[in-house]
Amino acid sequence: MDELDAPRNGHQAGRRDGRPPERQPVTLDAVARLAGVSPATASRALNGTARVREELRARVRAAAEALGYIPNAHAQALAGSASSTVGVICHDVGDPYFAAIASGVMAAAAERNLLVLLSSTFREPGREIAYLSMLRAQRARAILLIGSGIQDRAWERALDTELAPYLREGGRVAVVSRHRSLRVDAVLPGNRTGAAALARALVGLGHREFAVLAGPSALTTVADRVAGFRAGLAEAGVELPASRVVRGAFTRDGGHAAACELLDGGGPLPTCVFAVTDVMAVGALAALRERGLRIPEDVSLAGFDDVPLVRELTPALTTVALPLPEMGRAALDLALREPRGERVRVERFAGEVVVRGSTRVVP
Amino acid sequence: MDELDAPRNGHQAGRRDGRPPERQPVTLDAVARLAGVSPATASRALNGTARVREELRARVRAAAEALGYIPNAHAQALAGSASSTVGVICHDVGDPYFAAIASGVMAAAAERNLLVLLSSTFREPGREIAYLSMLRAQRARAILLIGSGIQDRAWERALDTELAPYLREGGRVAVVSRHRSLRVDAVLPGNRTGAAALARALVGLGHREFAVLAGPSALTTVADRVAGFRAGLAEAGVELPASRVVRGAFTRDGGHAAACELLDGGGPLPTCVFAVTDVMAVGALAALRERGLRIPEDVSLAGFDDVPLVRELTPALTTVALPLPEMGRAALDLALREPRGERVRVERFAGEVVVRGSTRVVP
DNA sequence: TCGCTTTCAGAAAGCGCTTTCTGATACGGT
DNA sequence: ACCGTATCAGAAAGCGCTTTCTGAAAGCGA
Repeated sequence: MDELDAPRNGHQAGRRDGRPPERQPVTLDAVARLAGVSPATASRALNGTARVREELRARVRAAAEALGYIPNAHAQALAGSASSTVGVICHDVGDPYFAAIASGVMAAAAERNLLVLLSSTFREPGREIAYLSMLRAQRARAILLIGSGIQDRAWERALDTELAPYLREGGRVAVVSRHRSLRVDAVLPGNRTGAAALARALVGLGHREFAVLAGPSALTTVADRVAGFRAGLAEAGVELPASRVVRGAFTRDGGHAAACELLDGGGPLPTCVFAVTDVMAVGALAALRERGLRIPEDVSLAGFDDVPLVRELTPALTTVALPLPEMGRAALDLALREPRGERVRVERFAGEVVVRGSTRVVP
Repeated sequence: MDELDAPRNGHQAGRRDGRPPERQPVTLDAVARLAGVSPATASRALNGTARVREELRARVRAAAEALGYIPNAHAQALAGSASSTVGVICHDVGDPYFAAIASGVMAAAAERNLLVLLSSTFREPGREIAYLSMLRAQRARAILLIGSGIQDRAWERALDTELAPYLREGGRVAVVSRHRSLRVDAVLPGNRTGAAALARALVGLGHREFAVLAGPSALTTVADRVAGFRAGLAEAGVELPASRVVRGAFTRDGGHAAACELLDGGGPLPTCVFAVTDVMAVGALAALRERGLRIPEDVSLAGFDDVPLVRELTPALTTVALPLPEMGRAALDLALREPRGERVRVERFAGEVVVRGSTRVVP
């Protein structure tokens, strides 16, 4: 006999791959059997769905404990009880803006014992649609769209054809930031008013010559902030020519590139530069410094969002503070709250202007 | 007739809540019926599981398209095909360190068409266990533990009792950072060697008097970085007394508090402070400045991780750069790769010392 | 032409739960 | 003692898929 060649793993013949044998997960049936009750009773005892004699309930509980029973969420979802996951779609969790909002969503989800299916689109619109479809397949109880909508007919239509059936099937949707075409609950940061207030504050500091580092014009967030900023300046009789609005990607490097373009444009140097997001402002800060400009002595810089690290910069960044985690939390609350009637609900979060060292007073 | 009182919503009687009627989702049966085939054939046609006559396949595809069919992931998972979700547990997505790693995981997951169930424990060990259990219930294909293990018997045991059954049932697990007790695949940042290299670099700059701002001592990451730093100093004959290691929470504010404690401790001011993470270093930077100390003229400061924004600080932070997104990606790869044999696999990522402006040369 | 294999579609079993329906038992009122 | 009514446990029917099993039809050589 070549007993010696036999797999080590005595009790499971034929295993040659050296992997440990896979055990089947414990099912409700096993628990019921051990407790000496029917699966129906076991289910009721564990979930408290209906009255079960105290003695049986204890026996079931004990059996579940002893076997290390964990219910199969897929079976539960399939059998009709609502799924316990919510979907969150954002552009990039690596970006501090989204990370902060996501963090708030996670906290709120944890309180409700919900699991979060998070997805990053990496700013590819196609991926957003694909994720939506996957979240529908998962029967996510709610879907949160974090980040501004794109003002583009084709994209809006594609989004709607995914979302409409989901809503009809009882799904809940909420967005953070404005989506032009979506009739769903929304958490709206005060982009316009915040930018306008910032403009007023900067004018108050004595600035008259501005430039704006903007993101892609199709993003509602960009459109609103630029419009608000321009409106705020207009109030004070200051004009912002279109030539002073430079576009770049919605990232640190985008801000850097936009700032370079501004400086290379050859126009007169503004006394103050407004980057529509803090992340872009960080890139701009680097670019301005690389050109030998001192902040704020040679040029002032302001951002928007107040993401965690910008107050630590030297000089600290003047910006419009948004309560990012609270906004994430609010979005989940909104999506999960029972809708009353047809009306969409909107929750607004005002931005607060925080003047720090990156903007100087112009004499 | 009180026709006028009737609900607006003509085609679905009895609705008084003003909500639109909920439609049932389209099922595979509906698709099959429309295509004039059996559900079995429809399934095979859609999934390409087996050969189906081309004409039928086309008919099924068309029917699915026409009805907007989306398979029910729960039913699919239940019927035996592997689930398409992976679980990721980290301490806090709002922290740039975890956000960067998570970002890499998301990218890798997207390539494989997997959905990521992300959870933040907010540093409560109990929640980690609870999440693990929820991820098991979801039959996640793999579970990634991001962040260092806690050296605590009770916690380690609790973790193991969740993980062991999961592994036995065929689940895959990988960790980022060292876990003392876990025999699973791991992505290991070069904490010891990186910290040692940093120590050598700082000594090379002329520093001899050091202090360390450390996190909770139970975290393996903290233990390894402190040990490595100390070892690196020892090589150069520099000693780091225990009294010069100050503990704080693993956050920005923890770094701030630790720095304050150091300054209030009354000992001589070190020429260089090493915070075991960049996030803590940021807090320390603020604290040192509040006390009127200039960086690096009065005291040098170094961190670890090279999270996105610290290179933008003024002065930019000297640190040990870790390829965070790549580490996240590697963790997912590791967990998903078919295991060969019993051995756990370990992927190491060396840290690279990046000397920037926050550390000066001591004459 | 017959009997064999091969190809492909349908029937049906089941994945692990929840929930409705049914039935047994105990209780109270008359 | 009897009947109506609660109360609680079990039987069984799904939830929407995948997959095995079964069977019909077609193709081929003898």
